Amino acid sequence: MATIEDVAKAAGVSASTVSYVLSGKRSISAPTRRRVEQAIATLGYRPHAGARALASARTEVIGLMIPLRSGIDVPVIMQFAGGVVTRAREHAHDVLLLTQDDLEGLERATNGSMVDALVVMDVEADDARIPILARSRQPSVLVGLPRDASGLSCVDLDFEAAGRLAAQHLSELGHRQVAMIGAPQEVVDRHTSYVDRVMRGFAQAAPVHGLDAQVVACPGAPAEVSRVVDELLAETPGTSGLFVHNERALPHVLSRLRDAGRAVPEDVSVVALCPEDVALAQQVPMTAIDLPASTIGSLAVDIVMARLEGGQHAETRLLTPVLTTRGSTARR
Amino acid sequence: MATIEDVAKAAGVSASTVSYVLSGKRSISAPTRRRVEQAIATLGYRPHAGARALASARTEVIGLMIPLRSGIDVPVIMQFAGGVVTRAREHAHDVLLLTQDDLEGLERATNGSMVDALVVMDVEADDARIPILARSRQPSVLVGLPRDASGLSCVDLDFEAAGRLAAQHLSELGHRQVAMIGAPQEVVDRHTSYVDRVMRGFAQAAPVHGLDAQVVACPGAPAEVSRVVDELLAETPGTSGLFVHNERALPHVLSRLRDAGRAVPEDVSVVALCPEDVALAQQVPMTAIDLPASTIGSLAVDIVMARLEGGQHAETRLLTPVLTTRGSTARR
DNA sequence: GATCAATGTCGAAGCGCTTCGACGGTGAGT
DNA sequence: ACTCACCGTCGAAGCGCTTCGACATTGATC
Repeated sequence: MATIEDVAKAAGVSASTVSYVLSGKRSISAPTRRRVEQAIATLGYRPHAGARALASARTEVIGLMIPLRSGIDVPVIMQFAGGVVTRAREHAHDVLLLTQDDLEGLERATNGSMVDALVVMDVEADDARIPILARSRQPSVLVGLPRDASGLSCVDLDFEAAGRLAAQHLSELGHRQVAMIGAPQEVVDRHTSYVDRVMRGFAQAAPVHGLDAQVVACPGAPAEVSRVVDELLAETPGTSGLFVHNERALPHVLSRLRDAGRAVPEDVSVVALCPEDVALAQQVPMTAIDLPASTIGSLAVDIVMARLEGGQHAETRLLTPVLTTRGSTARR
Repeated sequence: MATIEDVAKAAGVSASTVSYVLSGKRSISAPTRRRVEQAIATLGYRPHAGARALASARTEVIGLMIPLRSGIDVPVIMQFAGGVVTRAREHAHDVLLLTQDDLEGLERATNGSMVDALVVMDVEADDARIPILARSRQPSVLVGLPRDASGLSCVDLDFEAAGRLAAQHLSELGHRQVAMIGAPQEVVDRHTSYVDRVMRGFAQAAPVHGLDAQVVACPGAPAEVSRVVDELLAETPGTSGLFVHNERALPHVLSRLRDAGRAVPEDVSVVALCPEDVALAQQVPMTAIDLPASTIGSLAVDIVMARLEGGQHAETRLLTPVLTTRGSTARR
């Protein structure tokens, strides 16, 4: 494997000159630069990442903590990760993958200087990782909103506003009896921040818009979804508007409604909160509030990079939700 | 940040002794070990990953190349990644995430000594990454089967056998007119190895089992799926057995059949090739050949680690497919 | 023609760790 | 009692890179 010394020799310069050509931190005359670049190309030289990290205290790697337990909103996470990786590359950084609850991994990555910065997904209200992040030298950005966000950078969709928006939309279409079908109970209990926030937004906005609303948790398995829908229709048969924030359950909710003889959108209007492609992949193209996972991922990287480079201070960015009307909602 | 020197000072030993305590490469007396461990704990010391990589030529990181373009079999990929990360941790390694077609990233990771080994997903018949991998010092394992696998380690489900198994199962149930609904045309054209292999297995086994079989590609969007199913039923109305190897299309295939008045499994038997949880998440619990993504991921890591540690030679491992009968197939 | 600033390059130090060879001390073998 | 091995520990070298200060050159300025 060629080293910087080899390149220097081949180009007839010193190692430091090669380094400066690479980093651009000092001016180099055009002919010298050309010779060095030539040598790099012919030798196929790549700087040794470890040596670079050791000397410069920069790894050019960012850490990404992702929930890898499958089943939970998988497409969202995938899109998010895609956004992070793509944008990280644009900032000339690679991505180290950590799993969500691996506190030890978080310590290792930060204290062990494996990463320059961290993007942390799926933050809970009182997240155990927050103290570790606060203690670390590296900037980090949370996706989600912990109870106490002071001093931390956060990005997310404004889920509370999304909940309100759904309520408002159903109200404007003339619905009065509505329900929200939310995440599985276990996720609710975990107080994952976005889950809480959607429910709060919806529940608080509903009465303001003259809606009679209820909120139910819902598992992802088809049989369970059917049960939840059945119970809902039995208890409040007048329900004409549904707000579904549960990717896995969504197709089964639609199936069940159809089996129960309730046409969408003629009998029941359904608003979803999910990525656009999921909304379009249903039996009926869904009126939905977009969950721009990839955008949030990119943004998270931008924010953390700004802090890394500019010493920017912490900020919280909440994206305004946008509702797109498609075929699953109609005037009452 | 505490260094090994700080630990050594605190424990009253030399730095090399601390290093040997950490690595276990030389024997250390119990009292010394205890003092060192104590010092490590109180100082919260973590070795600097870059320094370690530089001195030892080992990074304790493996690279994982994953297709991040969303939409394509997302749950499978997620489960696979989960298997890789989990098992990598058990081997005391972290995971660097690379995107599928990032050849430049592959060069960087290997030549730049960012990783000790590589796991490469979704291999195509003539994959552009293979020459790069061959040239690199690091061992690698491919998930999939390239045209020429000599000298390479590969793991995968035996997709060809899976195709045969599906044909056999439908035949044994007495079906004669069957069809396979496969991946989207674009994926087929890419010659992603597993796609080719399933189709080949099914197409070759069908006549052997006295089946009249056809194979159609199928997009993931609901409307398109309906079109494909409609065409199929129109052209060969006698079709009573279906083999679906397309996660995204699967729910829509089932919906369409139902809408067309064909009950599953009474009128049409459907065998799927997908992860178990996907099979269970359908309207009808599916008779399916399990796609053990997580297991394959673990196995990939095991193989690559064995080569790293033992200097083991390359091997190809194909997992035998297992078909589980559930509610979606029945005797004709 | 002497002075000064700017420009381009170099040498050396040092980042934090691993590892090799060396060395003193201890217990066994004779 | 003396040698020999072995065990536990240390010191030093070196991994490949960045970066700082220093040193020539060069051209502009008076």
